[in-house]
Amino acid sequence: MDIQTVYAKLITIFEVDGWWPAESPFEIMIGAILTQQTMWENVEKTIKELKNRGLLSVDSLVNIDQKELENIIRPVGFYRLKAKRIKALALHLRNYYDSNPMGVLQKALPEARGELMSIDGIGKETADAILLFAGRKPTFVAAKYCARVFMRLGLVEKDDYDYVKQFVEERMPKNPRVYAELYSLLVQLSKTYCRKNPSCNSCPLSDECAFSLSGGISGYLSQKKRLERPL
DNA sequence: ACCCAGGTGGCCC
DNA sequence: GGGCCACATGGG
Repeated sequence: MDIQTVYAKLITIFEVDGWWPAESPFEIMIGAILTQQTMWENVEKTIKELKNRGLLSVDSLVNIDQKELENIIRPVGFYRLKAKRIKALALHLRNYYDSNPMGVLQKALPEARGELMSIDGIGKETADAILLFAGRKPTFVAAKYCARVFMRLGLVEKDDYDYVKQFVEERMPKNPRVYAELYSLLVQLSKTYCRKNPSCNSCPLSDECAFSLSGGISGYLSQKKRLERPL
């Protein structure tokens, strides 16, 4: 099964919610940092709280006391780290773009990506999420979810960010809407069926999935056990 | 009680 | 350059 088939099948199964739910590009940037290694549902509440306190702007985040910011975002976990990262982003936007969040997004893709990644706490995935969802630029977000699905399907051989990203970008139209939809679909598949502990028996892709066909999670575990048993 | 979550940077060899 | 670790709260 190729990636276009996966995309076509998933579209018939899930609603495509498409773009990142946010009122502004800057909200997406903050959300992208807050959601690192964290469930989106927990991020939503924190975003709402930031909004209620009028903190969803570059300048208010530059000016807020770091400890106070830590307390507000505590529910998302890694809160000291993330407060520092939000500060770094806000500071960058104020210093280089007169506090206009769109500044970096108006640059060409490779340059904007490199610049975002130079900010402390923004790595490949967060940069790509910001560029795709806030900047609507054609860069695929190769989240762990996506890598896991492609690995299990047998489409890719390495669970490596750059490798998976390139795999997708070489095979799908270089269109931000397509990348965003595919991403959204893969996230939904991952949450519903292709979890760490997957439900292959009810998964709509199981009949063509290498992992499921080799016995799913139970097959995987027994295989692992056999390999670990001393001779 | 335990395991996991839409990563990143630092340190080690 | 790859493998391991800290970072942390909240939900299943």
